[in-house]
Amino acid sequence: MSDAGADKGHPAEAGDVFKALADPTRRKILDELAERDGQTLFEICSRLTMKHQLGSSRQAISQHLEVLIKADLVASRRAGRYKFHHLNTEPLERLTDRWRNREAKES
Amino acid sequence: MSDAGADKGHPAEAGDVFKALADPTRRKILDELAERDGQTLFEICSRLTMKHQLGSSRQAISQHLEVLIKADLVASRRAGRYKFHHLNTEPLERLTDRWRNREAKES
DNA sequence: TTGATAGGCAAGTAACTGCTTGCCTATCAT
DNA sequence: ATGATAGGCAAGCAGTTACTTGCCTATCAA
Repeated sequence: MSDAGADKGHPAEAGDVFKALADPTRRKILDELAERDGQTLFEICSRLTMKHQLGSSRQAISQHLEVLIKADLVASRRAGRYKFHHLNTEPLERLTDRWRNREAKES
Repeated sequence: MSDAGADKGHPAEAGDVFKALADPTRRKILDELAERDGQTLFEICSRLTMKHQLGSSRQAISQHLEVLIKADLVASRRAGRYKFHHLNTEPLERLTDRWRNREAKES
């Protein structure tokens, strides 16, 4: 229960998670963090450019990370001038169960 | 042309599924079909308006259904002047496993 | 301190998305 | 055939989104 970066005012609705996952670049960022957790913004940038030929600028990735953090899929942690990003798969757990279990809950 | 709306040229990538799920109205349509499968366009329209106060027009819902069909989340079947829509949960099965199992595959 | 590195903020832009509007086709009942 | 019902097609519009550009702050090494 010592969650880092999870609650920042709103409790990260399910809609935020779906919208965050809707972008291919954001999905690649999650892939990158799944492969190597705890990367900084610059690390993610350069590795994404290397491996996926994704010419995304630093600011673009930064904005994508904001969306992922708001969706509670990424938690960030400051350490000096570095800011490390960690993947949080908890919002993915029962994300699609509402249609598979035939039980709707929220929007 | 006896196909049930599943394959129409492209094989429904994972990105299409995420983008389809990103819209709250489309998620409610899936909720509606999960509760009562095989509804027509007009049925979905009226029931969505009744239960969710969703003032969505017929054309709006029709376009949402197109997106869901392209994502292979909904299959449609013609019968006379009616067109019934069926929920297909198969694309949801291992949708988020790529981050939970630490194994990336496609965009 | 100075310079380099890591990152943040905000305005502007181009493309996309959800929805409307208007008109059209197809099927069925009478 | 005629009208009513079920649905399709396409152009246009407004709000959103992804990205860029430019400048700013903070931390660390020399």
